[in-house]
Amino acid sequence: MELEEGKERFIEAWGALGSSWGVTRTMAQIHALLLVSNTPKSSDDVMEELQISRGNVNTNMRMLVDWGLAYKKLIPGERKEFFIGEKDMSKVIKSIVIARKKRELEPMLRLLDELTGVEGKDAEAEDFRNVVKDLKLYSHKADSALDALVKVDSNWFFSTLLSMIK
Amino acid sequence: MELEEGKERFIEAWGALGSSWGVTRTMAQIHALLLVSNTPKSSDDVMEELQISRGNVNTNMRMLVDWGLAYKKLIPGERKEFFIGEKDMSKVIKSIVIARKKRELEPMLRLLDELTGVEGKDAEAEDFRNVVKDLKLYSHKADSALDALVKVDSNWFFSTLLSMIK
DNA sequence: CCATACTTTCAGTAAATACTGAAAGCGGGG
DNA sequence: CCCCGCTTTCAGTATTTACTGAAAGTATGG
Repeated sequence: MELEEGKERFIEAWGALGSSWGVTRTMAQIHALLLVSNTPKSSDDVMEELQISRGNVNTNMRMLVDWGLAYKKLIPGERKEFFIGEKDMSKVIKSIVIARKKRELEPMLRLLDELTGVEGKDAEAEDFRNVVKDLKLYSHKADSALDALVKVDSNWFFSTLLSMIK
Repeated sequence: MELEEGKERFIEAWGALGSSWGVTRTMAQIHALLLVSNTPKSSDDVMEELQISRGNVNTNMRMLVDWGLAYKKLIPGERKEFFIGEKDMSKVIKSIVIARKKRELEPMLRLLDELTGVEGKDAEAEDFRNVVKDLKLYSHKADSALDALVKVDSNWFFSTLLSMIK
């Protein structure tokens, strides 16, 4: 396969994958483009290569920087801003985990805490409290596990995990 | 908090959470409704309680059954089909993991395998192959870890994981 | 302190996604 | 073997979500 074709296919696939990870298609495609580029890219470069509008590039680029998936790179003598992608996959994974945890798991935990206090002594209320309690247990475990995941070196994490389970 | 209010809030929140887990809002809401009900529900029950159309209930209910998040429950003397929700959270988590893995991770692995073979001897091609290689490594690790997760008892999994990391 | 080169914002619009409801399909009972 | 109660399907429509592009904002150099 030719390099150019490979890059295109990668950008497309990373975009599709991203959209099921809470990263919009375009955001993931920009990230993919940065991943497969060994030189920094300006907004104009990205606009041209992915055929998207300036506003779209700007918004998604800022999101990528927010998430820690890309960095601004100032080039001496240039007034434009340039960007490079985070290529360390363990960092990429960590960034995504952190963002999703904040967005999804934490609000859930807050709700579950409130729901523990539903009133009622009948079987129905009892059942409800049990579902909530169980869910809370798993959510807290998941929360702690994810915290741990982002703290430790991912390489170590996965290999230990595997040897433990096999 | 009253039981009814608790149920409503739970259904709403579970719906919102679901949508960021590849489960549509309605599918997750139906699942939530089944979770907090101690009696089986028919399509008509769900239509009424969630104020959604018959077609919508039918489609999403079948998806829930596909995913292993709900089961058909035949009630003697009734011609309607009734459904109950999977309340074992470890099973719920496993089901979701399996579905997403199939949908997301596996296509990615196939693509990455193809992309390993891009041609070119220059630095650019070399860099590209490295990104792909690295990503492939993590993807395979994640794949194995998820396989392991669905095989073992989740309770054991999480607690061992935690004690290992702490 | 203006001109210029770039970045940001956001109202309007396009695209993707999910839902409705009516019609067709299906199967058991009479 | 056909009626009835229920389930499934799917074209049309609504809703949500993402993108565009032009105008406003900002900073730098002269």
